[in-house]
Amino acid sequence: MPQNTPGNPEGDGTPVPRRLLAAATRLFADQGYDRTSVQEIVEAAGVTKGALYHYFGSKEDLLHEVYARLLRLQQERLDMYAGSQEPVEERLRAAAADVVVTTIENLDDASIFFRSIHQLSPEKNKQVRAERRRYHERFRALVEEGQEAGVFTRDIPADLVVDYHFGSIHHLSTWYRPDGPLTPQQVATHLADLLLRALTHPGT
Amino acid sequence: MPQNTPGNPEGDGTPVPRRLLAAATRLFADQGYDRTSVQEIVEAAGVTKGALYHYFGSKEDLLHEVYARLLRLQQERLDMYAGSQEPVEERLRAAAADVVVTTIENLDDASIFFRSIHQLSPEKNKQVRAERRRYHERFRALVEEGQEAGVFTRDIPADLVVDYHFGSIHHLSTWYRPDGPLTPQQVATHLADLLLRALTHPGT
Amino acid sequence: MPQNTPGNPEGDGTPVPRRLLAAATRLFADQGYDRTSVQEIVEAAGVTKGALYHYFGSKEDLLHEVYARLLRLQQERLDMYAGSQEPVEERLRAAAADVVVTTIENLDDASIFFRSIHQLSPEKNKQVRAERRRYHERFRALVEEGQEAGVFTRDIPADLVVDYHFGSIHHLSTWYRPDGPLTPQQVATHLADLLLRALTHPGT
Amino acid sequence: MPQNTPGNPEGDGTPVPRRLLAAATRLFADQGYDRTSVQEIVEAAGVTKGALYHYFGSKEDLLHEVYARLLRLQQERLDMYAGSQEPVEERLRAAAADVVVTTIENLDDASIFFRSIHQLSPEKNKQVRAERRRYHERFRALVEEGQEAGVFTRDIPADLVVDYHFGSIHHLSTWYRPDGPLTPQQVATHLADLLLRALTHPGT
DNA sequence: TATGAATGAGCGTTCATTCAT
DNA sequence: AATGAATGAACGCTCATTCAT
Repeated sequence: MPQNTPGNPEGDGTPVPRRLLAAATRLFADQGYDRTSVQEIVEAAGVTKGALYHYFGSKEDLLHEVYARLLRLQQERLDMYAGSQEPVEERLRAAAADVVVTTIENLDDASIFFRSIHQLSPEKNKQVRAERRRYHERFRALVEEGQEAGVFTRDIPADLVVDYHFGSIHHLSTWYRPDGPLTPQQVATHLADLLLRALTHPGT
Repeated sequence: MPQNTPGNPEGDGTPVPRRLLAAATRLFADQGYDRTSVQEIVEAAGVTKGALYHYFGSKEDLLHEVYARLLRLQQERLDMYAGSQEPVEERLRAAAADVVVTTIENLDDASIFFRSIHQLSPEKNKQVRAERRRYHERFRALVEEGQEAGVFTRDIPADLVVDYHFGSIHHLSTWYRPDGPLTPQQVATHLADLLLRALTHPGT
Repeated sequence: MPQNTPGNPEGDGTPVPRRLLAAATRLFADQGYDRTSVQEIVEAAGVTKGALYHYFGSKEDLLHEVYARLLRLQQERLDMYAGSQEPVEERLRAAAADVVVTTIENLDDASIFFRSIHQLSPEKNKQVRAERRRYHERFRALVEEGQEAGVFTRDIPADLVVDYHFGSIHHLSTWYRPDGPLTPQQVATHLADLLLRALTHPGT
Repeated sequence: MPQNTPGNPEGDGTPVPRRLLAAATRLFADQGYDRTSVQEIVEAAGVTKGALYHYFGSKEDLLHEVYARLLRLQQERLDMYAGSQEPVEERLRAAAADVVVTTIENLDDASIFFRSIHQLSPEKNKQVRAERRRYHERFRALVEEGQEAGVFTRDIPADLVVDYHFGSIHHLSTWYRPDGPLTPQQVATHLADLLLRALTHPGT
């Protein structure tokens, strides 16, 4: 009696941990973290509970892994854009647009990120916030660099501008629809433009 | 005659339903809806479960009531500002600033609103979204009125601008701290300014 | 502000205890005793819980009263038929047919009787069984009287014949439909006939 | 190695699902379905609630399983008797007697069946009634077969005769006592005889 | 005679996690 | 590497009954 081999309906070639992560991502995004049971996850992944606990320490770890994956990706790309040789204005614009695109391209991960962070245990919550803060700091540093260089206005606090931009990014998972009128690139261009405009025109 | 009199730690003069609503609001904001048990709520309010279910049909109703309270307040104020005699530019600025102030003044309610809406049953969720949409529509109508009057630019879709503004308002409960450097009014002025600037300057 | 007077939609002339009993009867018959809440009863009767507990000691008392009402009626009629001057054969036939008719005419009460007796507390259950037994004894005495007189066969125990008959009466609430092909009288005639035939023909 | 071994008061060799079913059957028969709590069942079975819900979807499923077990048994035996080569009179007599015997031999199951069917949810109730109806139909077909063959009288509707018989069978759990004067076989012979007599003698 | 707010014990059910195999 | 039976604590909710008014 042959075991699961690549090609079988369940247990297709994909390794078990990745199957679990994919199932969890979809379910968390659809129903929320608290309302998704471990049983549902293992059924969707075609494995048993024992297998899940073999690879992940807890349900919370699964959620954390979704965060970590997206955060690693975005941090890496931010570092790339921020560290390039372009003028600060262009570096900020590119970074601001890129985070919009990657958020839309990973909208499930992103909506889990923004909705479910409060459902982690206090410790894990702290850890994730710290990782997120590191990302924000890098972004804000870029704004401040421009302000120090005299390219961006100081009429408005860098903090507030960054929060303005990230507020709209969090909000994407509420309103953005892949079948809507705007492509990810168009949205990214608009939002980056709004950010830059806020920093390059005189205040009231 | 040891009846409850005002001043008693439990059972102070406040009517039971209000005590329950207050306790629920605090706990939902602190821990999230799903992670707050009915037992915790009634203990915090100093009553029993039976009393809660005497006044509220379900835990979900309690959450809905928090929404409804804030939504009624903001809808009322939006209607007031939007319907005044000022030029459209000033009406939008006033409305945009006001929603920031009332959000900050009711930050618990607001953070519950933005975080917990996904934890409602599909029917209640639909209902709340419909009520919220009505609010958004009114706001967007103001933007479109300005665009038709030629006061606001059409370089950017009204939808996207409104979502940009509300994204930043949702985000307030993430970063705003009452003991931070900015007063609610200052934040409101900045954010309203950013919105108006996005609508009154030429695009890139 | 006029109080409830005869003719008002709720609180029509019928006295409160009777209204409660009527509401309870209908609900118990429809849904069963355990699945009917006191709240439903008082709402159906158009009064409040306090009123119910003013007239009845408990929910169980309400159920007992339904029993008692039917039992009083049937006991009274049995005594009447059994004590008449007719030959024993005719007295049994009349009594056997009459209990069928009164059961069908009070089918709600009867189905409550047969279904819900086991849902009473042990004490009340004992009491009702004792009252019911008195009824059975009288019926059985009639059969035995006929057996002693040589009119009925002794091939079959009186007990068993009586239980046979009452088994079919209990069962009425399961299959009898007012809009079915048989009138109560027709069913009564058939069933009394079956009983008499069992007692007047030689066994196998 | 203090594992559960056969003979231990709890956790004897019997598999958990069977232990649960046995405990539930006894308790439902003693106290009724609604008045038996899940807690009582699992305590009587020596397991925890979690184990019960591992094997059964709900308390209602447990009740349904009791029904199904008895119904399967009786349907099977009825089919056997009804399909034999004997004359229709003998086939009906054998089937009528057999259902009495199996009812007495499974008196707990049977009394649960007759008492608790109304306490099922509407859907389950419908399902069980349908299964029960199939059984009744087969039985009635036998009566009609005899009527068409001219062996049984047509003075009385087949329906009514069948209901008369099953009424007495339902009633068995009310009066039959294992320590009483009659063996199951004797009761069965009497009741089958009554049924046949009703069908083979001329009406009044 | 009647109210209705409040109790408190209990209900059926869920679920993340463990562990012998 | 993986199973799946079993745990045990907690959950949201119901309800007959009480009692100050």
